[in-house]
Amino acid sequence: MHVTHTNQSSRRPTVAPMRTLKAFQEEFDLSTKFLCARMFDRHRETIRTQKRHVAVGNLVRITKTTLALSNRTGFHSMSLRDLASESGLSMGALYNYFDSKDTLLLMILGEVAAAVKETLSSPPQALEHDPLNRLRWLLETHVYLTETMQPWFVFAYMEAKAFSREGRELAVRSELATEALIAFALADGEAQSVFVVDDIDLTAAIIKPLLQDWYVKRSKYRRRGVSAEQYVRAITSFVEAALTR
Amino acid sequence: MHVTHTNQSSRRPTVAPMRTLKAFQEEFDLSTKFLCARMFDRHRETIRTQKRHVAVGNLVRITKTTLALSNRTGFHSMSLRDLASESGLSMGALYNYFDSKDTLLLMILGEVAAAVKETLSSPPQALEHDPLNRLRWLLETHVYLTETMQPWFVFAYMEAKAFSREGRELAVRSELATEALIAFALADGEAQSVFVVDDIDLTAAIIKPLLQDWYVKRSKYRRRGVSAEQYVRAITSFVEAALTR
DNA sequence: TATCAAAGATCGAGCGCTCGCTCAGTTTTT
DNA sequence: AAAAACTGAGCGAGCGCTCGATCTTTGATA
Repeated sequence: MHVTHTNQSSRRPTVAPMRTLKAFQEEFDLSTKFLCARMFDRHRETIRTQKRHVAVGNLVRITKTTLALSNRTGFHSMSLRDLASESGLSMGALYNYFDSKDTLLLMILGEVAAAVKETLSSPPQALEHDPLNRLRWLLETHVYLTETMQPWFVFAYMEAKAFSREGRELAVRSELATEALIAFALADGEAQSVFVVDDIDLTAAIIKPLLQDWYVKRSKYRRRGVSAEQYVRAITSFVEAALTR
Repeated sequence: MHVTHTNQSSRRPTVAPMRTLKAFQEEFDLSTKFLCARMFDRHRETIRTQKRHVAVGNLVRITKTTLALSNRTGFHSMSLRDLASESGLSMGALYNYFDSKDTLLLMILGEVAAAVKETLSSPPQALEHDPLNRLRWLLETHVYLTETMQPWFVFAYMEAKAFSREGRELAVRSELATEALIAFALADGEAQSVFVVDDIDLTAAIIKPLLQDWYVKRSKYRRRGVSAEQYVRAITSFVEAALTR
């Protein structure tokens, strides 16, 4: 199952063992419940419900339903009546958890941005001076992160621009941060003569869409039976072939 | 201005001269006026206004305003009152050109799909047995096409999924057609030992987002001062490096 | 352990508003 | 003057959001 079909050892000076999706998910708790618990902590002042377990349970239902309905036809065309009936809560109950529809959007966006920041900004110490394997780690971790939180990421990707300045800035900042991490690995690799890169920022910019395609076009890859691990291998070898000449 | 900074001649068996964006735009008329004229011809039965020049002029105003407003906050949150006042037409006049807001969406989507089909499905005869240059031609032409019709493509990309089955299918079909053209060039190149490709469909699938990023994230590249020609060179050398080993 | 009032949480009809869309009346073109 | 094209107030529907009424949970007391 984990056997790579292509022999790429010739282009891989040091091969770090590839993590599986499962291993990633055991390292980082990104369950809806956990994310909604953090959401509760972050929004105590707007959430009227006080008992933690009650609030978290309902936030899970609200979030799951919002992501499901929004990813079908967009956040804007999801009515709060739909959200109420699908989630099993009443209109009034919903407003115990947010003070406006926009706030609900920002709550979800905020957790996505936080998850990105937390997950990607702590690469293993051992990779500090190993740009090739740090790049691999970045690509792999990003794919696994977005695989685990797929509906969240699609939501953030599709809805961010349509809303308040605050929401847009949050999304842009988060995107640029990821690109900066890639660019840093490229620059590092260039300095160490591991990579050959013309324009570091431009190259980082075109690696980004390879990461985004995994969650934006998830159904395309599902239809073709491509697993997260396979996708990681595909883009990793694609990117490395382009960088090592 | 057109000088490439990297010396890549060693990886390019036959170098076809790169077209400029301007040359492309002289070859294909993709002006809003021309596209709206075709839109008029295709929708004579729903458009009540009969005089061609009057109709085309108003379709241009409607389309331009729709694309501008939709790309700001989404088609769904653009009200027809906004569209009326911004385009200078009245509510009633708008309904001389479409019978519902969804029809307006489909009219625009239809022109995008038609432009893709027409532009990409006629590569120069000379490239028929030259997969490397045909791939280059595909990448270049796609970037130039989407550069010329940028707001149209962003619209199609962002709005298609949120609407009727008809609209979604149109978008999916158009996407798959493009991917098939890429895959065909890859398969051809593999057969001729010009490319080394593991999984043709998967590789074609991950080349696609490189093309889409140009118009979806246009502002990012504008901010960085990347021209269409530069972007073509960047993704072309990136892709070729990954395919030729 | 059973009781019950206070506190916590939920309910959903109703408010004001904006939406997509229409059509009788008016203006412009032929 | 007939035909073509445009106008915009008005319709019903559905929206986000509110709030008094109601149900549920809690914990001090007997």
